[in-house]
Amino acid sequence: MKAPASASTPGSVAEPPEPRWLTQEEQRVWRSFMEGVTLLDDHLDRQLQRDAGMPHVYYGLLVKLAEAPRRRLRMTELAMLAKITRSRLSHAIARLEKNGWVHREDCPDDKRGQFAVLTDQGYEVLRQTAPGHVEAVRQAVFDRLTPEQQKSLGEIMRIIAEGLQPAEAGADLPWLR
Amino acid sequence: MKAPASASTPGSVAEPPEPRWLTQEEQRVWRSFMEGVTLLDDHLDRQLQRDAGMPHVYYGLLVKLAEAPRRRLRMTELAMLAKITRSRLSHAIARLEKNGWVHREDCPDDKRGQFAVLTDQGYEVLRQTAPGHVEAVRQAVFDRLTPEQQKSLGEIMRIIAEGLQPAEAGADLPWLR
DNA sequence: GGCCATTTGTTTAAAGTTCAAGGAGGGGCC
DNA sequence: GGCCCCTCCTTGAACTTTAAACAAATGGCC
Repeated sequence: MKAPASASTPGSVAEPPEPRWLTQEEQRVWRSFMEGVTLLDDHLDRQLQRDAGMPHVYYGLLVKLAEAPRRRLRMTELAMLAKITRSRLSHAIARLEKNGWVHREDCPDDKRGQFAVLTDQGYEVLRQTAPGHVEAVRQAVFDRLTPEQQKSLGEIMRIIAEGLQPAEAGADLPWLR
Repeated sequence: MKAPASASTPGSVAEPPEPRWLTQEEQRVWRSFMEGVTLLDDHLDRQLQRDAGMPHVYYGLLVKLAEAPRRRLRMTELAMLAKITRSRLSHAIARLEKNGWVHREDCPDDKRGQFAVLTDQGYEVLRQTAPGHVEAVRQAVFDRLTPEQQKSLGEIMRIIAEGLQPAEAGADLPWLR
C-alpha cells in the first residue's frame, strides 16, 4: 500500500491520515504479547477454578480484602483497586457472599456505602489455596525469566497501566496509587 | 513466617514444602503486570465494541481469517491460532455468521470438518476498523515504550507463551508455530 | 468388513461480564 | 428547608465464556 502524495501535505479537503501500521517486528511483539496474556490468563483461571472454585478475578478480590485493614473495603475502593467496574464487583461480591467467603456490611458514616468484608471462612480458603497459586505464577512467569527481564517487565507494564489509568481514578485517594 | 527446621531436610513424614512466596519486588512486578493487562484488555475491548461492534477476541478471529489463504481456516486450526477452545470458537463464529461477516463451509476432504470463511462484508468491516484499532494499540503500548523495551517485551512474552503452549498443540501442524 | 479409540465440531446449561437504567443518600447552594 | 447534581451501589437483560456431554466421521487394527 502506497501513501498518497498528499499524505505529508494534506490539501483543504479533510483526509484521514495514513494509519500508522505496525511494522513486521512490532506485529511480532504484539502477537507474542496477546498470545502470552491469553494463555497465561486461561492457565491461571483454570488453576484457580480447579483448586479454589473461583475465577482469577474473584481470587484477586479476596486478596485485596485480606490485605486491607480489618479485612474490609468500600465497594468503590475495591473496584478501583481491582480495576473492575462497580457493576462487575456487585455481581462478584454477591457470588462470593453466597459462598460464605465475604459478607456485606453497612457503612455507618455514609448510608449509601457498603463494606465488603472477608469472612474467616474466606480467609481460610485463601490460606489453603495461596501456595498453589503462587507456585503456578512462579512456574509460568518468574521461573522462566532472568532478574533483568523481571525488572523490565515490571517497568513496561507499569508504564502501560499508567497510560490507561482513568485520569480521575483515585485523584482524591492518592494513597491507592 | 519462619521455615520449620525440617524444611531443608524433611523427615519421613510427608510435609508440604514451604511455598515459594513472591518477594516484595516480585509482587510489585506481578501487580503491575496484572493491572496493565486488565486495563489494556478492557480498553481495547471497549474500543472495538464501540467502533467495530465486537469484542477484541472476535476481531482477532477476523484478522486470522483475513491472513489465511482463500480467507478461510478449519475451525480447529483457527481455534489453535487464536488460543481459544473449540467450543468458544463455535459460539463466536455463530455470532459472526449472524452479522454476515463470516460463513461456514463444509470441508470436502473430511465430512466432520468446517471452514470458517471471511465474507466480503467481514473484510470490509476489518478494512474500516483496522486503522482505529492499530492507533489504539500504538497509543496504549508502542508509543510509550522505547525500542529496547519493545524488544524486551516481545522476548518475555514469547517465553511465557511457549511455556504454556499445550505440549501437543500443533505437533502435527508445526508450520503454525 | 467390523470394531474401537480418537478427532471434529456443536450443543446445552450454568456462570460471568457488560451496558444502561434506576433508587437512595450526600452535599452544596439558594 | 428545598432544590439540584453528584456519588454509591444494585439490578436486569443481553451477551460471552466455560464445562461437560454428544453425534458424526475418521483411521488404525484385526
